[in-house]
Amino acid sequence: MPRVTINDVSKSAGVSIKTVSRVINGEANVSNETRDRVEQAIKALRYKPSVAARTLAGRRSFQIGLLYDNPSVYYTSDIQKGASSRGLANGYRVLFQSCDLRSRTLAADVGELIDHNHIDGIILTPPLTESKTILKELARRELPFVRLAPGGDPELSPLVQIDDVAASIEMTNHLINLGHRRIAFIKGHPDHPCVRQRLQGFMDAMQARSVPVDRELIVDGRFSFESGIEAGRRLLTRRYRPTAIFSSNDDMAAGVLTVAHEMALSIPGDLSVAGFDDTDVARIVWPQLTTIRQPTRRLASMATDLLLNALSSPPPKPRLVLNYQLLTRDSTGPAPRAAGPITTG
Amino acid sequence: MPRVTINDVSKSAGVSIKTVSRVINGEANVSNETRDRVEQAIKALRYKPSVAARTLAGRRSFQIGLLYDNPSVYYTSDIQKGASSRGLANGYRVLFQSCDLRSRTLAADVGELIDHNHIDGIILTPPLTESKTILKELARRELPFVRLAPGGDPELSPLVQIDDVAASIEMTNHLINLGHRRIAFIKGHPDHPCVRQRLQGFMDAMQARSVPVDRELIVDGRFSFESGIEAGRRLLTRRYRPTAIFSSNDDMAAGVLTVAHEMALSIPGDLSVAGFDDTDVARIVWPQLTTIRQPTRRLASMATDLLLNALSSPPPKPRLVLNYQLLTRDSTGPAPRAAGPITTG
DNA sequence: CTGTTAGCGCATTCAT
DNA sequence: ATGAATGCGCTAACAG
Repeated sequence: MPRVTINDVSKSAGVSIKTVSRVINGEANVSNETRDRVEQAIKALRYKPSVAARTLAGRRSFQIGLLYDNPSVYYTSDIQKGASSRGLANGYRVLFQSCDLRSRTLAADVGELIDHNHIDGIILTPPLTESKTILKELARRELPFVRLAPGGDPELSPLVQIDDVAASIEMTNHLINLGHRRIAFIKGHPDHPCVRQRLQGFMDAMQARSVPVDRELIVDGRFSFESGIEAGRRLLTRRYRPTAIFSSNDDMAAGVLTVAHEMALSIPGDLSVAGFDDTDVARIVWPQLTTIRQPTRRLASMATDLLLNALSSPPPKPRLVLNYQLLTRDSTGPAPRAAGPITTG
Repeated sequence: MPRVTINDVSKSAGVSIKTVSRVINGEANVSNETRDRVEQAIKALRYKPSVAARTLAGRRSFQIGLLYDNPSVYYTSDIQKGASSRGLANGYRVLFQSCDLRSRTLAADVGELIDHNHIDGIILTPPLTESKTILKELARRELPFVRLAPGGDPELSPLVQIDDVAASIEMTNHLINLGHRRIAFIKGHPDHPCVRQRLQGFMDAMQARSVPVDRELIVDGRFSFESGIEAGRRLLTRRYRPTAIFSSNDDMAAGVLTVAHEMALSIPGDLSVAGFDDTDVARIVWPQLTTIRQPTRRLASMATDLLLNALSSPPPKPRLVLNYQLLTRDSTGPAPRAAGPITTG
């Protein structure tokens, strides 16, 4: 079965291949009548343009790359869904590439993807947003890219994020409002830029409300369930236990809850546990957890839109800040707020 | 920055582009000396062959598709990891495409992927393995494909699977050996072929051990956590509760455990719960669950190997059966068995 | 508004 | 063991 090409379509429609090309690419200067004839021929022949040929002949491949280095399958799945759907809706295929931030071959790996597939642009997700190696490689090739939840440098590229500091402040205030004063905080994997921001928000809120911070109640974590177990043990076996634990993501919060259950602590009678929603684990298995919902999927959708936008009109570097949601299961605290985008820049 | 092409390499190495092409493709008839010179030039220039050009000129695109329609992010992530790693190791990129088994546009969606990207072959995962629509489309194009855990038809394509019936028998025997006689079974989403097989194994084992099956203890499920909650409620609020519940996947088993905890049942004192490992949810959050570990990632790896194999040598349709693992947390039952492939055909 | 020509970067077929 | 010529299917830069 030979491939149906643009030539077949042009013959069938009685026009030149250039006209067919115009129709495919939605260019101007085609009469409606001609366009209709061509479109009918395309449908009748089930013609599908060859990405390979378009890539080779044109300047675009209609493919974008999405790089990630994140062990949470909830996070990466949501990212993929969000990016894929927006990409496909605009005729772009999204190539997902797992990377290793620490790998010596990182630059080569990324370069290979770009060159092999003539990638038109790249979406960086944390913690790869912070990789000097990748950023240098992208600059060298002058390849458009957007960053999802980066640590800083708003001028470097379009970016999409939530306000981690504000979210963290809100959660901390919620805990304080519940009456807690001995509040612990579990940090996340140090490679991730949000870790600083979430801690920042916690510290800011505590100070603003004049609640003393016990440095020994601020412990390390790696964002994993296991590290949450560890942190939970460390915190809950102390002579003076915290009455609330704010974990900078839900995986670790789930670990804390597991430890709490082992110790027969009642939730939230003996202990309030708050998380930050990078995943759905908590929502599914620990519905009683108070957490901040991050619109991961929407972040990825918007990142994709920004990238596709940048491919046609380079200069502006928009910054999109999406809303988070505070999900509380305890008595007080603000009601969930509606989500929606706020644009700046 | 202009692209480095095969011409640049050929000039730099002082040979024709055909010789460079031979080196890239690992063809014969190149002297070692020439090969070395070319390889050095490639490295020095950081030459990366263009997939688009190779696709257009040759008969291969070095791209394979992987179709899925499965809501479990653990499952799809594992599948992706397994397939990607084996693909990349062999110079192939794996394009992941989410499909909707029920969609009217399924055939068109699949055809579009194939034609657009000149896909060399396809991996089908359940429940898409059962889609007549897709199978017909693949046959029409004579596109090589392999199926992962299909329902039947061993002659149709290479395939990879575990022995679901045997696994289910083993688990059922384990429960019987623990002394249970009122054992419930929760079925999975009816689109999935493994659902029949797992029920089959349960029934076979019960009959073989002369344990009566109460039809009312065999209930429907959809493989989701929520459907497990539902099924759990239905089963555990009966006047004569089952003493053991065998859920055909772990998500639903987790739902059952949640209900059991709500009802203050002690596990495994009042109730034994067994699952089937499509995910890691259970392992992470419910480590006490007895379950069957399915080597999802390895299944995908092997499927990829089989497909790449089929691309070079079509005729044989191998059938790979991988081992599962019975993970027990209770007193009796067989010890975990080593994993390893068994080939047939 | 439409068509003609010339490549894009590579594999292929045939030469040598 | 190596090379020259042809074309894959399409878009770009021009013509008309």
